[in-house]
Amino acid sequence: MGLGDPIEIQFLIERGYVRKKCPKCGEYFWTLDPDRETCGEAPCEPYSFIGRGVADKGLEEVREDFLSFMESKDHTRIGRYPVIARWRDDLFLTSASIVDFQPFITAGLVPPPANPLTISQPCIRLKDVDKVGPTMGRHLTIFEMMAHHAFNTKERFVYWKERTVELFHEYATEVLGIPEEEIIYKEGIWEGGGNAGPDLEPIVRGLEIATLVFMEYREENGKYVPMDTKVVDTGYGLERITWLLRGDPTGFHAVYGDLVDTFRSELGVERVEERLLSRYSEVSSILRELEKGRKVDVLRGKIAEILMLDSSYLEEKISPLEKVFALLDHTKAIAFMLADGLVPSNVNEGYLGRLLIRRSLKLLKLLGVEMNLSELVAKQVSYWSDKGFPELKEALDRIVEIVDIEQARYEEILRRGEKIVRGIVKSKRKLDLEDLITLYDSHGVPPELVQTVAEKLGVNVEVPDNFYELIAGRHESRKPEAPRLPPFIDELDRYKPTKLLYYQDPYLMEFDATVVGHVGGMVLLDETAFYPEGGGQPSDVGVLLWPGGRAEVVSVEKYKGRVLHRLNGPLPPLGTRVHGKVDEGRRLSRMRHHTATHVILETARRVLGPHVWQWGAQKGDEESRLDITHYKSITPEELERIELLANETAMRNLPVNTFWLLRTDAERRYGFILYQGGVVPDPILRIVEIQGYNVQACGGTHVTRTGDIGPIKIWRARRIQDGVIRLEFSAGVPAARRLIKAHSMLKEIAQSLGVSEEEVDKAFKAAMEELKDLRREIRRHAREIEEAKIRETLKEFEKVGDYRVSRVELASVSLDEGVKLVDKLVGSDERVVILTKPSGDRVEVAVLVNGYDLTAGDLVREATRSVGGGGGGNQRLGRGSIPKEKLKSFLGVIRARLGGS
RNA sequence: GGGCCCGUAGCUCAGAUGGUAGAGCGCCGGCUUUGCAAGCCGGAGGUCCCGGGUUCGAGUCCCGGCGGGUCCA
Repeated sequence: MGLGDPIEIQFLIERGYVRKKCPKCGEYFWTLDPDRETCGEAPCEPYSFIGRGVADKGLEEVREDFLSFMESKDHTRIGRYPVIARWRDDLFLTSASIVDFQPFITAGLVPPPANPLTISQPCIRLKDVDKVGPTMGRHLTIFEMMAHHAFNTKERFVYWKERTVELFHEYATEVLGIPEEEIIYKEGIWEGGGNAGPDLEPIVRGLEIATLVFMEYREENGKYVPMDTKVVDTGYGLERITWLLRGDPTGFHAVYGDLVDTFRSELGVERVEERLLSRYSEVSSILRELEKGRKVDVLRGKIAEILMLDSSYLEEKISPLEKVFALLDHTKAIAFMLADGLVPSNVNEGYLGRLLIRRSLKLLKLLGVEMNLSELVAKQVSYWSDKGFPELKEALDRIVEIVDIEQARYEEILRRGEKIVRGIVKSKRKLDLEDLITLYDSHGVPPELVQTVAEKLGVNVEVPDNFYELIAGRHESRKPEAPRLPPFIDELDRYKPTKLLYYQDPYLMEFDATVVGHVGGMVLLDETAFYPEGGGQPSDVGVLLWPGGRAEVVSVEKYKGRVLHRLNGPLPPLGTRVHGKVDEGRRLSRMRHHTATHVILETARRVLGPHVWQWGAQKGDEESRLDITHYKSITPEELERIELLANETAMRNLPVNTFWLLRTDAERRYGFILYQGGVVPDPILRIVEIQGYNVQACGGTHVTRTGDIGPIKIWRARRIQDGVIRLEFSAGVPAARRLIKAHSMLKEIAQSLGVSEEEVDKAFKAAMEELKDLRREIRRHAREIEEAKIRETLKEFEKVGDYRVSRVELASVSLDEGVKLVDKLVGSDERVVILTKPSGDRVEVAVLVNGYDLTAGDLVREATRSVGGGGGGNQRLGRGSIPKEKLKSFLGVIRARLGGS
């Protein structure tokens, strides 16, 4: 059977279901009603459940009913996964329950945690974020997907299409109490994440309440090929089912209960009559345009027409309420994201979190409400903590802090952006593309915002549609080349995987082995203690010795489990027994740094909070780096606490255990906290456990007890990016060496200052203060003396041509200072003042012209040049410098010029 | 990892072409006012982030470093 073929379920056919084609949407569906024409789903047909509730059940009850029903049908209930998909390197957020089990379990490489299983997984999808609100609850960014999954492998068949539909049918009729003639099964095709399969979408009273996917193909070179593992991937919309049962006016009423009214009054929005809202909901469900992303205000007009209401009246009533709905949804998503450890930033999932926070802030602004968004988020936390998610409460303080920080940051950008835009508009009355780019690139002010501010100032700004492309082009970003496989990659299959001695004993520095191959100019041994590059740990170096030969090992690489040694020197012939010696100093230092990285990461988590995650790391011989996620700068006090706790942990001399575990078992035992350095793409993981302290999946070499790390010293912590802090540290010998050196420097400084080491900072500050005072005093003195002298000198003058000329010889103040004094003292007297100040073997000169029509700058330029110096200046003041012995002739030239003109 | 922007008085920031470092707020003093808010007059306060270079001369130009911001990977 191929994709798109009729999906024939015997179970349904036996009950009398027939297949039909919907004349409106053209899709096929199965129904018990021989007279039915359309598929029954909105927008082909309106909702028929609103105002006709059948059960007064809350979300929690509906969820529990589902899970326990599935349990009664031999499914194992498992707990929810985080909404941040840490175990995936191709996804940021958990967007469906099946995401929890991709890619290894669905591919059959790793057994599932249970089979079959049932789960209710909170999911976040931002694709339809614009429709959240206007569609009255059909679209949400955060929702719970209830599911039952069965993984059918070659070894074990669990169940497939028939049983899946049976399970749904029984759940819908028995548990939800829906008469079976009201259930329509629509046929469809589901594609996603490289997998595909046919699906059935049960429709009840206009609402699709589940999707039953039969995942049986995977994409290979653009074609779908059958999979070995066939996966039952169902998704039951908890929110929709609850809405259906309750018949509330909107989906938000079903999901958020009292919170709808709390938010509404908190946001100062008027209540809308329930009947009007219900009718609006029903009508909105049949408008296809909403699905196509058409503008909401156009649609509002249509709905007004159908309801025979004034469209501006409707707009006034509904539009604020839609914003309340959107805020209800967004704040819940924010609460879950932050509780699960998201740190807002400008990249990856951090950006998605920020996007929702900023959208929410914008909604608050549009509603004209001045309040802390965190208050609303906190309400969500307490609401959902009581409804099956107690973990939210534990994260409350952090959630509130992060939202507050983000709000402050947003307002700061608005403030700054407005100021800069004002400045530009003031100076040139317009804003061009260049300005937009600078504002965005250098100041982070998005063009949309610039537009708003500029409009307020009455300036029109054109934002090109391809603005962000222009930015990208400006950065000339080269796409990082995909890690290219070496040309000899297939050749490696001829050899057995290398025995990795460094895993058996990380302290083994010498070994004997046999040369089994020469590949790509490198040497392949049957076993090796040389660690290849990986996990942020650089490859080992060392030497290979054999009878009659010797070569340095300059780098080591590993492909497909085969370790290749790049040599500087002759290659030992095939079959040679070689003796390998690893550069012990470097390797030990790297092991210490590597284990120290794990210790510091865990310590940072304990000091700063569970949102701290490894962003990147690099181990070196002298110094290493650990980049962690955190939402603000680390204070010096926090850094000291991290440092001290890390050292204490090292001193506790905890055992460091390494072992291999099946992925699912490891995740179940330790959680996703394993994946700190990124996702390891293997079904079997190497686990590095600092006993009782920290567990990570890691392929590096580690010391066997934390005491071996030695001292840990963090040199600095700096924000390398929004939401990411880099810790630079040393461990072991380099840490000790640099600490010793730093201390002797401190000692020396203390000695120079004549104080104890503890008082160095105070004494230094005092000395600087004193120096400042003294400088000030000296300057004041010099100025006073010089001022008296200059006052006397200026009383006298010599008549040169038409000009009164005075000459001031400066001794104790700078030429600058002298000019200022002369300028002040000369007052309104007509005068040309020549200032000189000896400076080494040169003389600095200046000519100040007061009250004459004469360009001082030109005069000085010519006069200095003529005696082998240089200078220039403006109308009133010229300055320059000349050789000492040319002073007389310089003065002569000036006199001649003045006399001659 | 790369690009761009910024670092000037206690704070917020101006300082076109290199040529005597400025404003507003705050602070101190005086005057005005019953007092407050404010107003007027005067004053103190600067290693123009650090180091090097170019130049007769650098806050300004060039290079390097430190710190902050921001964008792209």
